[in-house]
Amino acid sequence: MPTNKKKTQVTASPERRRELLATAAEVFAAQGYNATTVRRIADEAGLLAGSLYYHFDSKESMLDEILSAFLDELWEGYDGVLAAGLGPRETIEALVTESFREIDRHRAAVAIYQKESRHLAVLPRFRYLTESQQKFEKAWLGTLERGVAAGAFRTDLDIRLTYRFVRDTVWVAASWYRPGGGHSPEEIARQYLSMVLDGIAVRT
Amino acid sequence: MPTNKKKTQVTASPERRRELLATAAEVFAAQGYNATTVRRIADEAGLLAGSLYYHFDSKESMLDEILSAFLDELWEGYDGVLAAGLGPRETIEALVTESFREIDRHRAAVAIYQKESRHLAVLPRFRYLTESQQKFEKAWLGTLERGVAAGAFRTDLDIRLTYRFVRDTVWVAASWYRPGGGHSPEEIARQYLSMVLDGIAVRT
DNA sequence: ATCCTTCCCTAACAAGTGTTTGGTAGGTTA
DNA sequence: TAACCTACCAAACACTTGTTAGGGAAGGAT
Repeated sequence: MPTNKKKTQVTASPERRRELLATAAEVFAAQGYNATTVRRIADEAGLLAGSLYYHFDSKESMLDEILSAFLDELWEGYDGVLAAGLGPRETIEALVTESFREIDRHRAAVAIYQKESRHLAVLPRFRYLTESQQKFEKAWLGTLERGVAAGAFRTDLDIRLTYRFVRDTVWVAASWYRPGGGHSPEEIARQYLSMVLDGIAVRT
Repeated sequence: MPTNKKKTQVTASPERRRELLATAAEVFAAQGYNATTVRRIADEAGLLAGSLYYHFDSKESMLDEILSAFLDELWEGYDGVLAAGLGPRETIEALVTESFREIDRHRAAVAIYQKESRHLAVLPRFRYLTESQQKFEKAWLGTLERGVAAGAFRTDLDIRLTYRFVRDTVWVAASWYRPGGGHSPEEIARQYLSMVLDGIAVRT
């Protein structure tokens, strides 16, 4: 007998799981995790509440799977950028662009992450959220420091304030972004970068 | 008999109400509104759950009072700024500074607003959230447009994107800001404005 | 034809939810 | 002293929550 941690849905089809996770993510993002009842998800998916437990062993598991799938993909992209050996400014540009692509692909997951990660991080099951956030900070803050040292970024700013500024400006976009809404992720990234790097004021 | 809408706590003392609302706001901000039980609030305040209903007639009422008190104070400050007849750039600067002062004073309420306003706005009781948001957009977007027309702000940016950029950069600060943490609201506003207006890149 | 697997339903469970009701200790007023 | 008000407690209420157990329909494999 293999030491399989998953006790249920050993035979469930992966495609159905993804479908259900997608609708669950939408409801979580729209209503908030705690405000979302498992019956509401089932309604939206066209089955009954109990039937969800054929595919998943708890509501929390669904959330877990949504968030970790998103973070896995995110880091796949980020690691690629960080390994490319670009200069600080180009790294920031690539990270921002990659971030908007992730928002485009995982809009719901990003919104959930934004709202819930803070109080989830204390749970042992979701410790990876904290780890991811630390890795995230290391990558961004390090790049900014590198840029300051290299003369690419301003030296008169509090670097941690700058980090939070850049980080937040990018990710809150998930709260209003809707795929297929005129702007492509790359176009939004371009304009955001233009504002963050050069400011919105006219240069005098 | 005066047409008093409030059926309960007609005789409750306003100071005690404010105390209880303050602790409720803290818990709401930390755990999320729906995830917060009325027993948890009572625990934190040092009384029993049922006793809260001497002061308030529902959990929702507490939330309502927290948010509307915040918005009232916010608009008091904003209206002062908007009535001052400043130029577009100075208006933006004053609005941002005022916003950070409100974050300093109503940190918990701002955090709650950020997390919950979206799904609350559909409830009739919280319609004022939508109205406030529209008024907010009008003030900020109008000022930005005025600034573009006056040559103070760049003309090559999508104005709505710029609006969301500025708006979000300011208000998400409530998620990490802690009063008495080294930076005063005015100092944070100064640096934020410097980044938003002039960018973080070195001018070449 | 039989069995087995997949996927769902019906029906219930225990725990936790916001809220109400009746009561009461202690101070204030008459 | 008596009446009253304020602010709370104790105990329960009806309801919703996540979750489980048992069963069954459909279809492929044997």
